[in-house]
Amino acid sequence: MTYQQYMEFIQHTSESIFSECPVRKTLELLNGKWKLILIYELSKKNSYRFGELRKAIPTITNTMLTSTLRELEEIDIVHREQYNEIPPHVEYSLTEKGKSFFPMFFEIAKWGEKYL
Amino acid sequence: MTYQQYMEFIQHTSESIFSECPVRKTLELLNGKWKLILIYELSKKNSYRFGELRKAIPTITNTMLTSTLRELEEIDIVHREQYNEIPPHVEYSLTEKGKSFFPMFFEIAKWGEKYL
DNA sequence: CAGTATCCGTTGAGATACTG
DNA sequence: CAGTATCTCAACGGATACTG
Repeated sequence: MTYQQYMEFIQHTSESIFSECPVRKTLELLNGKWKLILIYELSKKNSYRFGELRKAIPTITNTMLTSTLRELEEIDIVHREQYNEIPPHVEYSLTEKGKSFFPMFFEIAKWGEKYL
Repeated sequence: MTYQQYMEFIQHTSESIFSECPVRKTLELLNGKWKLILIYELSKKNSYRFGELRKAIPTITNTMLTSTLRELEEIDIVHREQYNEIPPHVEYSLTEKGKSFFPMFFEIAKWGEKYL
């Protein structure tokens, strides 16, 4: 995307009042320390178990992993599938809405590879 | 970008250990409630004055605007230009590194327009 | 296994008042 | 105009104990 193209885009989104701006609203939705990190991790595989996520993101605590998963479930970004076996078995995966963040992660990766 | 293309990309970035992953590192760099919102606002114009940013983002406080601007200056995303006049005059703008977030905002906007 | 409950300490953020 | 200083409150972190 060129600078010129971005300027045309931003002129368009700027017309919506600030609180109705899709960028602003999306950023607010994803506000919180772990949301994007978790969505990104979930994008790597079809499904994850709770303990698997803990290992994949070693710095998150039990409590924060649970509450972040619940919040993402609430807004239909994460799907929780429970299998009533003994021992219990739960699978977390991204919904279609969640998978729609893929292009954004791709752009973030390009930025990171260039500047970090 | 297709699903297949994302899967190839993610397989590549997953090879780097978690803490070295460019996506993860970028997300950590941008961690904080106001960083992305501020960078996005700064993307709309060539430069902003302090008071102008306050008006543009009415929900941010004086304190958080100052400290977020300082943090973004530190990592070379925001440039601060001070004019020693009376009354004081300061201009904030994005560096090239800051402007490199444009494609990401474009993807975020597309997501928001589709799902919000 | 996949959590919840509790408590407590630390850090991030908000509100208000004030200043070079 | 462009901020600081200070105080308070909410979010997050870390440990431990416990359960369907």
